[in-house]
Amino acid sequence: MAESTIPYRFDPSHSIDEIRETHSDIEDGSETGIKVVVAGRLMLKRDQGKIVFGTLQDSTGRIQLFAPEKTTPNFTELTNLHLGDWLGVTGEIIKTRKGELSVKVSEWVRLAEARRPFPDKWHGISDTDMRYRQRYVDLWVTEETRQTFLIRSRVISLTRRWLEERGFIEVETPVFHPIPGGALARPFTTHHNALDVDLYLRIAPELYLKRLVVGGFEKVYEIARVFRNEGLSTRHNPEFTMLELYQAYADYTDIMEMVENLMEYLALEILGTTTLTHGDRSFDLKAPWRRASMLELLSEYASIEVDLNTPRSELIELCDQHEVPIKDHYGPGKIILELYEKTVEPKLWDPIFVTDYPKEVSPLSRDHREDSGWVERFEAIVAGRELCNAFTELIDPEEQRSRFLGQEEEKAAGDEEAMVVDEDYLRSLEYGLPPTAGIGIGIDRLVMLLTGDTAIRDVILFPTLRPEQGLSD
RNA sequence: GGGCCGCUAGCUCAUCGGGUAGAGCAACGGACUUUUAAUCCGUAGGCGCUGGGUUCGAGCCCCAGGCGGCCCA
Repeated sequence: MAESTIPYRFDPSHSIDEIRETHSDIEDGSETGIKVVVAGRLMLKRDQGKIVFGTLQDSTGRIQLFAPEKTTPNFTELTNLHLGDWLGVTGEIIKTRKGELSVKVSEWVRLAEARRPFPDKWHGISDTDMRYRQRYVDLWVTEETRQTFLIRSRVISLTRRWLEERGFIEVETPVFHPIPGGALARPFTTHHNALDVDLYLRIAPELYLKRLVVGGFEKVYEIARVFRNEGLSTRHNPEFTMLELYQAYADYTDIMEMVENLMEYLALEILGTTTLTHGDRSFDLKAPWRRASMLELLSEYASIEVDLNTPRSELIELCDQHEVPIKDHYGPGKIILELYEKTVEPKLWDPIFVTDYPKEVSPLSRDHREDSGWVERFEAIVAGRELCNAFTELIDPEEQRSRFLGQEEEKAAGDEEAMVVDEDYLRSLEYGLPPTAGIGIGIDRLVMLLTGDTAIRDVILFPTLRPEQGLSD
């Protein structure tokens, strides 16, 4: 069929789910006299000789096409359509004798030809690599894929609505950073020709968002694509999406409340329940969530009783016991964090806020108001996975400078993920950042939590893959 | 980076003690006036991921590489 026979536009009168909603209850074998215009892809075809049945799918669902030879124009051509062809169909809403709601074709036109054969109509695509590379096919043949990305879309729009209702404004900050900052990660580098400067793709929007709080935006957020130059795994994609938000006059306890309320809201809106099941284990997102400090959890889950004053030899002994590798330049804070990550984090399941991190590993967090050497920071762990990272923000420019300098020492010691001094950020703090708390939530992991997917690639439409070879044909 | 697994027709998968490959779906031709993964008959379709090696003979055994998956660091 030549391209010239394909119309330049088409006007469906109804989506398929609209037809189902309004006419599902008609009698078997009845005709309504109501004509509709629908469009979609032909997914199945049952050629009966004098009658052809088809299954048309649009973005909302599937409906049967009913096409008797006597009443169907261009019947032979209809018979010859390929699975995967796009069609525009005009017809009456009927129900067959067997009770299948259908559109009885009175006019039809092909809107696109599927020149490549569609995957097996029953088994679909099993090769995950092909599903990621050819997502345009996967979305048609794998219903769970479609659902996952509809959920992802709802997560983002509902989150925006929820934040806007609470007075947050959405902003856009640079993706190109002259100095990478706001997280511990290796950046991607690029080059701007006209300015002749190297730039980094952002690893976090954090420092720009806090500049905006200095600028008087008291509640800001950004849904930010960030880029980290690290390996690929079930939990890591080099580009991913973070929700970061900052609230003036708040501390980290306010943020904990916000997280548990937002998560409860999203679960109820999207899934209709706060009780989720992953594999054979379930958990409840209903607020409030448990809060416990890292040291309490070390004691509770691993019977490890330590603090920052524990003799180094004792800490090293514990690391040996639990097979935690450490390096010479690690201070007690870093060692305690490593112990926690090895012995406690894998055991956590129900939603919990793990609070109070060592200052040594938290260069942007404010000192704990009661415990010296610690900061007011938390991570939420749900279903055994880290969901977010948040803290009461460090607002003192002098203290921030010394933390940056500490990071530069780490970098000099060989830690490629360590931070560098950001003079402009320090200058902004010198103009005055009020008490502020902020958070970064991994949207991809959040979606995984709600869908039960175990691979980050399943919640990213086009995950990073090695470029395909030999695609010239 | 390490370990294990996979790669055979457009898709989903078989075959095997090493003797140069088969089914279903899709495609093509035919039958069929209510099918539901329609069914039935027929046709065509393969550089068995790539490159080496062993062998009279390799999809199968060996080596190297590629791509992917899972687990671990």
